[in-house]
Amino acid sequence: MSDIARLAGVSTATVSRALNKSPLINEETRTRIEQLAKSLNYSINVGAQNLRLKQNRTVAVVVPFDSVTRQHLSDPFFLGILGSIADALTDRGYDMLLTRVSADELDTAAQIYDTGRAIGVILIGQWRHHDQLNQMAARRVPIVVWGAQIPQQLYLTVGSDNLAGGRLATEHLLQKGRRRIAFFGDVLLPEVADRFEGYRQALRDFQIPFDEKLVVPAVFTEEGGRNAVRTLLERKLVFDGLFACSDLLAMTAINSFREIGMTVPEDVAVVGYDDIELARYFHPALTTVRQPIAAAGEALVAAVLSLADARPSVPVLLQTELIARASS
Amino acid sequence: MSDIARLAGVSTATVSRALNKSPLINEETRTRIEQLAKSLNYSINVGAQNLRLKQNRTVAVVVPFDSVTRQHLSDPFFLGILGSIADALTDRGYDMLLTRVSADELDTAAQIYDTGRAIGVILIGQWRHHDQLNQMAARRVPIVVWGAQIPQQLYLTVGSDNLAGGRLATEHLLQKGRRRIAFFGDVLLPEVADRFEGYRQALRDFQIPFDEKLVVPAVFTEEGGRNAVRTLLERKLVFDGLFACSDLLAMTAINSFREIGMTVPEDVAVVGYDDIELARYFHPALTTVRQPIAAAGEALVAAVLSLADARPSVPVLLQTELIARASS
DNA sequence: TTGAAAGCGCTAACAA
DNA sequence: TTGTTAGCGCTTTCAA
Repeated sequence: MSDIARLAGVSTATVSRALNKSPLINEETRTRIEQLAKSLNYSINVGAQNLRLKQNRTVAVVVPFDSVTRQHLSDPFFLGILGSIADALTDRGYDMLLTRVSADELDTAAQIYDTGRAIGVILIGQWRHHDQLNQMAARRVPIVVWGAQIPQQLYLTVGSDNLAGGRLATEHLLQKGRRRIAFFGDVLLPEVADRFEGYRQALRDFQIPFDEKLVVPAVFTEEGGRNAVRTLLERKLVFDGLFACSDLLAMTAINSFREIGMTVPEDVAVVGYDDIELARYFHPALTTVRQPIAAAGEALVAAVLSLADARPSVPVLLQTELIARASS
Repeated sequence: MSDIARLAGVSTATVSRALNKSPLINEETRTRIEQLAKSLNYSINVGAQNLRLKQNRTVAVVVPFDSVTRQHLSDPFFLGILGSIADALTDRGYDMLLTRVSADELDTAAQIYDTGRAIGVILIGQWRHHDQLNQMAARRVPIVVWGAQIPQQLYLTVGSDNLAGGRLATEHLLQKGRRRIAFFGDVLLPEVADRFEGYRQALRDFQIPFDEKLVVPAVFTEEGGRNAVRTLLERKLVFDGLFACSDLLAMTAINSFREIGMTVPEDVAVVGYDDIELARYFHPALTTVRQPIAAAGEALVAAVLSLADARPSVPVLLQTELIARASS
């Protein structure tokens, strides 16, 4: 900036004002300075500007990954949310700082805020970090979590209505005449717990007895569906429907069914969850519960900016929607 | 920092040294200061530190999107690369600034560098921005592009060996006895052009005549495969193989084939490109050319850091690999 | 309409 | 082993 000032024969104060389009500056002076800046590829240093202005237009997005498997930026649903957050932030003129942290050093997220690199944090992947998240919130770190609301929760969540989603999926199968509906998912995860509750409610409404043998814990990894199918088959039960708590789970399950000669939807009607891009391309096209990805990004960003502004905010529950396709 | 200094009864210089673990500082003083900092949730302000140190550990990742469709953070392959870049940067202690920009205002990427927000830029999606990219490189913006090498290219690229990839895919189909192999892809894109060249080379090696009617331009969108199949059928040609330039394209094509009663691989053997996560879960499981995603992130990051350091760098070509599955 | 000067939060040369 | 001081690149008050 001082280079420009010297070349333009003015002070740095004038250059600063000119480049910030201050009305104080003479029209002619301003264009001269602007051209000079352009020809030198000069742009105001944002770091210094932020320091002086005590402002910051950066939001951190933190994706915890399991320290063992390292996976989980591979989950298409999470990646989709990431894209929608990026869009929402870009629209509002904010930068997005993307960080992957090991699940067991989650307070890296707080660090990003403490060190002033971001004015707030969006965390994707609630998993079982409830306590750590509460601690951060108690420390007044502006943090918004994609996930489910839990009792005694101090942090702000934005999530889809998992209870309703679970009901939708199960009711759909029941309406298709299925009566023995298996459930695949890890009920220890808050979001899955809600979907499970929806599943039970739907059964109750239809007066179908709940059979806990039909509930198979399944992780959201590549082999989750395959293993869950094996477990289910080992139990030698009758079943004619499956509600899998993620599309990936549903897809691997369907492939496993096919391998042993069970057809979908004839022998087993399957409903997934998420409505990832590939659900539609799968064969048979997957019936699933759509989580509203674009709205999710918007809501997360709105929430974190509001927290950063110390404005009060309430948890957000987004609508889910059943997308009926060939698998059921 | 001055608060801590006051509470600890020392100067800010001492606090600074203590928190930076300077050996000059008395052990006892340091622990006292560290505890004080911890109890106040204080961390050094990175912005101010960077300003003073004239350093910066942030790399920008820019994903251009088509200004009309807005899509393309939905492409699973790109999203995978994003994850691998995030990992590579995290491993080296760098932050990642993620930005989506409209394809027609690509010099936003240069702005990020000019304003000092990042020391370099990784751009995912070469598309047809050759000239704009050259301009940036000429301006000495440290930029690395995921894509293909093109003659008269001033910017640095990291990409997979698309020529070899195209050959692998085509040779595989030829070895399976296919002789009339269709090609789906937009040859105006540099990467696709190389794959197409590989396709032609393989045909030549097997002394199979090239028939340009088998080449169908197809965009990498949802409907790309479907439209390409329609076009191909309208030409009323005989064909028994298909090399589609992305897995998504291959999958939508296969679904279209199925709708009109053509079976895969019996009637048409299909090979895709990318080996996205879902290629394996698709039915029939998709034969495809794997691009090495983890290596891609590593190479991109190494390249951009090297450019930022003003070290000379050469373009990188990563190995591709044929993954044979049921679709062929 | 412009400039001088102070200060954002930090670090490091120099002095003690 | 610690403190004083200047300055990183910028903005803005106050004065001219």
